[in-house]
Amino acid sequence: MSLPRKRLPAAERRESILAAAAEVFGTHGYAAATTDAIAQRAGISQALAIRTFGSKEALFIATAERVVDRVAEAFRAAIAGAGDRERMEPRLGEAYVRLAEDRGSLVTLLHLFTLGHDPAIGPVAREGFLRIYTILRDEAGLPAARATAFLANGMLVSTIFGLELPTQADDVAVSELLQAAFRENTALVLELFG
Amino acid sequence: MSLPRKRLPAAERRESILAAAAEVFGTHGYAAATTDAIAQRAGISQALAIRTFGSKEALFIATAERVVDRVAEAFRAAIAGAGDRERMEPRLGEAYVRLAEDRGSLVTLLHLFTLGHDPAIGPVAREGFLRIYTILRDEAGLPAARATAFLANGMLVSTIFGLELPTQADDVAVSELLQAAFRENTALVLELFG
DNA sequence: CTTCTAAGTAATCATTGACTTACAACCGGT
DNA sequence: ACCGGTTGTAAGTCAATGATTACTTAGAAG
Repeated sequence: MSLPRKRLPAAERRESILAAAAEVFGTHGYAAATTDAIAQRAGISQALAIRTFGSKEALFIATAERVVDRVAEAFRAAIAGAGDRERMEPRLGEAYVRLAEDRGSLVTLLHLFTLGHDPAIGPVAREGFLRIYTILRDEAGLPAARATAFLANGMLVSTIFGLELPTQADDVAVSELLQAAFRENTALVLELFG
Repeated sequence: MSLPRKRLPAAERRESILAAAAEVFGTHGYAAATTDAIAQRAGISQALAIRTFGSKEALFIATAERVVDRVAEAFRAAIAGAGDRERMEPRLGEAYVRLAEDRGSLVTLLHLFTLGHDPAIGPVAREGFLRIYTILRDEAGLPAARATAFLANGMLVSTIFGLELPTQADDVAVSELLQAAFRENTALVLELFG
């Protein structure tokens, strides 16, 4: 049982651990997630998961930064793909929701943003949040009110995932809410949760 | 040292533990909060905090339900106080922000909404979230799009508290964001974080 | 003044989970 | 072929923490 797994170069191993970590941190949050669960999902021993990043905290920070980077990339791609500056929000919105294909990412983000009090993670959280806001302002060209409203809807979207509300889409109030929050992406979201 | 504290009737003791719990859960989240920290803030022994509610999980659920109840009450009061149905959001928004005076409440709510996966807490979280949405829809009379946008802004507000962003209000991007998210309540918020 | 119960504590248990250490196996270069 | 660094695991250590237990005491009621 569980004999030595296939050897991977460090960079690939890191990446596979980060993907597993996003899922587990997204489901359980920073404190409740165990490094053992992350290691199991990555198919390696717990010791290796820790040694690769040095500590659980460092692993979480790396995971969080990877998620923020992905959001930034997705928004930049959406901005570059937009011919004009009109109807920017729907494009950005779809890009955001598609990140949910990466299981755990969006909820990991939500967890990150609850950790402002933590001396090591708090600064990372604030920096990541402001980086995203700044992209909306300066690169997408949204005025403050629209950037904030978009961000607010993004937090609601992540909250809906965190609540696992899409599993109750048969409830009439829930389906109305999902429709209002996700608009043209509602079907996509329900598919991801089928 | 720490000889027996003043005795309180059970109901009062419960209440004081719940207030302490909201602060500690709001700061650290469900998993990272320790029952010992809650007990210390309430000025009692850890054993009593646990015994009064049976378990940490039961204590968290009681705390969460108390916070949701307070939000519901605050919204109902705001709705009753509104002469007409116009400009409902600013009234509700102020009521929401004022709940931050109860330290920890709003961030506890945010933590609650990340716990959808938990078999015991998840249902409580979804029920609380939908209860608030339903009040906005059916009692405040907001159409789905406006109720959702208001809810989204509420999540952003809680996120800003979770990030402890108001402590960095001197940053120009932060102050712009705070202004856009809090509107006429910005000064109130900054005062609460002074 | 005695009793009885509710409210409280200190001490300890059992579990869990992050991290360490010692060792095994795989490979590339000389 | 062999040797050193890299990749990996198994088996532990140690601290933290939720829960339990056995005990104490305040204070109301008779």
